[in-house]
Amino acid sequence: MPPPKNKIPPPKGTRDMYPLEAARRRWLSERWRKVAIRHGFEEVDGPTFETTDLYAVKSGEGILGELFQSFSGKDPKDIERIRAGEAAPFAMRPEFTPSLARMYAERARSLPSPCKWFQIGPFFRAERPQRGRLREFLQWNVDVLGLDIPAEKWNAEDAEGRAEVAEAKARMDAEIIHCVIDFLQACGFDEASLKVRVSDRELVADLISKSMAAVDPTLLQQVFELLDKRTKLSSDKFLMDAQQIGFDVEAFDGAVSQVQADSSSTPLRVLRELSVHSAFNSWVAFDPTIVRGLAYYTGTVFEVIADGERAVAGGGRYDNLIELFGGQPTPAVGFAMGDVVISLLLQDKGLMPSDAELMQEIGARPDVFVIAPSDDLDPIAIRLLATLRREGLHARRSYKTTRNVGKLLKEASQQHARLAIIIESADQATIRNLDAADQQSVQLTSDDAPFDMLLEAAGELLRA
RNA sequence: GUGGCCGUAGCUCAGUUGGUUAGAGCACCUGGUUGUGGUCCAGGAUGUCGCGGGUUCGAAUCCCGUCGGUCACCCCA
Repeated sequence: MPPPKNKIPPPKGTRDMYPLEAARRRWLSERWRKVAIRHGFEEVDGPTFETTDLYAVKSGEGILGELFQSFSGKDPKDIERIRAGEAAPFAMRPEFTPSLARMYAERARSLPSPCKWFQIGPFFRAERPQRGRLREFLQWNVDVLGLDIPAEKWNAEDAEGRAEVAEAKARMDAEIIHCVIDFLQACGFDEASLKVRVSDRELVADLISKSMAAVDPTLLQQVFELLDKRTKLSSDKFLMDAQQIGFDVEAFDGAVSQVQADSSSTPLRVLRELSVHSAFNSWVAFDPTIVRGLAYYTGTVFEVIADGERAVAGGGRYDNLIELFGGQPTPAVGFAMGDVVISLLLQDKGLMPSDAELMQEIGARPDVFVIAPSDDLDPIAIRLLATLRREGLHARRSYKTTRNVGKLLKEASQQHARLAIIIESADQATIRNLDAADQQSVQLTSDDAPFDMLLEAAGELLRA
């Protein structure tokens, strides 16, 4: 193929990742992974593209419009269908939940209960990009499927059984929220910069029904939609819209504050459960305007919010989704966090680690930088590099022509190397700790074991 | 997808009412200087002024289109 005449930029809403950006992304996903693992979640993954039907199972219209559709191009029928305005057979995954639900339903009988899974990978949405919203992004999904009580009890009908289930759900919800907060804390955020707003659709639906003459499911949806917009609308507009659908705002607000004021029972079970974990109360608050889309949440819903940015993470309980994908009715709860908003926030708050810390954490920091101050020492340097690398160390050298030791040390520190080894002669070297700025002279070779003394000294410094 | 704003070197920007070979700082490269770390000195390379078209003797500058970014709507699965 001839070289393209015009530059071809990356597609809208995608990113080219140069070493620094790639290192940051890896650092973030390592953090995600580390936190999820220490909370007892196991990593899973699915295909990055799925059958389009998978996303049509729940909802339908709105979601399909934001899918990146795809097809192999090998089947003429596909092209005909697409020409006719039908959906392509495949779609780049816009979320993980349907894949997760399918995977769980497929093997539910042999999986532990509760089943705690997390996933990290790229997702795609054909939305118009904005700050904090791209068309390709990395997402961390964490879910708890099932409960910590026997499956026979999950669908109990009697009052006592239902109470037991509600308690179990609250415990799982709390585990999910605890996991997010732990991650945020590990990144250096505190409750002043981020808040977790929690609501419960069942509870709010209950409060709504007390604020309206008659409630049917459609009307309930409308009220949820309106509540979702409450912080965005002017209060006049909000009140007008509420009146139009017969929603008594005053009564609703009264019911909310009454519930909040009742010190004998926290409004949300999940908040009560969360306080058992430890002192996370300051992070979380009940907020009835948190609705989280309208697709499939059934109980607890929550969002991590920072002012000035869009939501950092969000999730909730989706108790009827697994059966939609062919499984037994299974209570489930989870959340997702994208890399875009959290990265912006880390930058804004100065919490993004320095390049050296970043490289250290992802294991990309050079252990040793070898300096040969004259041409005749080059062969020794090359041999030393080979030896260091065979020992499993990350060893580098300069590719510049200069022999100026000062400049080469500068290069070593720019690359954040931990040690510099300056070859002085055929049998003498200086090993310098670049962090501590101190150095020692070491014998380079001995008769029977070349580099042994040096390796030992370097190993000692690196372990420190 | 709809509407508003923006687009000059890798980055942050300057560029006089349209006027000749488009600039600075940082970063990068080379040489020198103290054989010991973001120093100092000297030098260097880099832009199809986002792209395409139009107006004009002449366009980074004015007009149209397009691409990209950004803000609002939307969405937040």
